Amino acid sequence: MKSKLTVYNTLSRKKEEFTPIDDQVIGMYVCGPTVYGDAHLGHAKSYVSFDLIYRYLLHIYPRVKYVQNITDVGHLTDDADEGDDKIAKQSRLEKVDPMAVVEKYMHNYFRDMDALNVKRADIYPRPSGHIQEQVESIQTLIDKGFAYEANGSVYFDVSKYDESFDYGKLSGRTIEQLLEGAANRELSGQSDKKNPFDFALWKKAEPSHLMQWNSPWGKGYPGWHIECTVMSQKYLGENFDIHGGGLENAFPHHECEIAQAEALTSKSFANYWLHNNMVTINGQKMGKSLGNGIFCHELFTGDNFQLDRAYSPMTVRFFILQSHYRSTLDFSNEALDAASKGLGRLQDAVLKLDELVAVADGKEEVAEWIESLYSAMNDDFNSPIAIAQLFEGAKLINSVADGKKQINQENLDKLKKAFKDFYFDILGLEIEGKAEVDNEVTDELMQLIIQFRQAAKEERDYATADKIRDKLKEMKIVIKDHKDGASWEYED
RNA sequence: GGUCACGUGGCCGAGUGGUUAGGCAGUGGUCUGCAAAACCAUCUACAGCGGUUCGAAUCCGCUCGUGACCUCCA
Repeated sequence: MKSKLTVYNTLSRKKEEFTPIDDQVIGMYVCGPTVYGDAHLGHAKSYVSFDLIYRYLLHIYPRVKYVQNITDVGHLTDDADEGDDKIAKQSRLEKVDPMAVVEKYMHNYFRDMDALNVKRADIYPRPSGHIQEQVESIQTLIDKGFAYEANGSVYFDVSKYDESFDYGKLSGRTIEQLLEGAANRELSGQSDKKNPFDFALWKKAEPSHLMQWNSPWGKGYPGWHIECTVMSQKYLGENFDIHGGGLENAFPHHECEIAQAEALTSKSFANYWLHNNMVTINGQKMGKSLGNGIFCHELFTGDNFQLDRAYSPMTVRFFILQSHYRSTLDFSNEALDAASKGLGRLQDAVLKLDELVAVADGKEEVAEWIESLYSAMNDDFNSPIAIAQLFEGAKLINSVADGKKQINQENLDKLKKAFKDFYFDILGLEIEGKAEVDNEVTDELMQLIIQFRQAAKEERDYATADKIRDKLKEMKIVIKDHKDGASWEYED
């Protein structure tokens, strides 16, 4: 590998060479879901993107310590819901305990991510299990003068922090701008705060609030930024390599995380901030209010009014990886169909790879092509380019299979290794669906039927041969004739 | 109102100061008893208007359009 890994760092707004703190173990923290509902297409894009990043780092470095939070203390819903927390709201709807809501949707989250072949993180810390740590950190912030208590709640003093640090450096904002912005908007419930841009570290709980804990400031629950600061530092140290999350969280969530962390330790927090972009549906943003959300499990079953059919998890994964993680991705049935067909072609080539035969004087070289795969991934994890290169590799495989090109053993081994590395390990794609034989007996039976049909064909009994083909077609089984023999697969 | 992205061919989606991205669809061809599949080849582009430049889709400005965020909503 000649080129070096560069990543787009939101902090500097440009691509930077990635230099780890310790090249033996990379630390990465990614903001996980709040588990009050099923994972949707947006979650899929986000966590497949970071899975790609995780997998590539694993390929380059000996070890990657990957931490992703699962938020299980409510936090608030939007203004219209008036201070109700999301999990509490869902628990009333489903008439179960808040923690039962958490359990249910956390399991669904893992179910869907597993289907998408998203590798599990090393640690999935939950804020409800880190109340003690959060309370301690908040107390430290108060002791250091960066936070103040007001009426049972604790707020972070942004202007105090900004005196010695730089609030807004991640999102490119200044306090002046924030004040201006605030002046133009109607804000409620600001009375306890010294400044409108201060944010909550600890929130006093009303008696009706379902999730609350004891603290030095009375019963309450942690603010929605402190969990990430506390849990990332607990498992990765005060200063670590990568912090990731959705672009929409850069401000205020990640900005506040940085403020809390720097105020606590006086050290810089994460070195590289990576943000993934969002999903649009037929050019429109996906949102609850628009009613155009699509859950992962709906994609897999086709059970959504916007879906023409079901799309396999690998198709969805491939679709996501065909665009860059920092670009928005537009969903449509047409685009998913295109991804499905493209992936099928790539899969066929991968399957063909095992059957290739090397010849001693084969002239095809693959070193340069492999280098192009690394250059693509080293350029801020550019999976669309890597995939385009894999299609070039597929062309080579097909040409060799057709006898139009020759390859020697050394290059064939390199070709196989590259597909194992990039197709399977880094892009995390698997052979699935139509190319997969799910049952040995079925396959043996099919081989028998194919033999009978071949025999009929040899005797020019095309009526019988076609009848077999048509009947199988009715059973959603497709016969594919080849030069020598035939193969079969389930209809997509 | 403020901050920041983006606008590429029928569709999705990379990239870039002068050279083919790639996939899907389309078209032509090879193969086939026929069909399908597969394989090979190939067409259509850079929102609009100005400016910088020998040369811009790529840099700058403006216009139009889309989107994210603006503190207690991952």
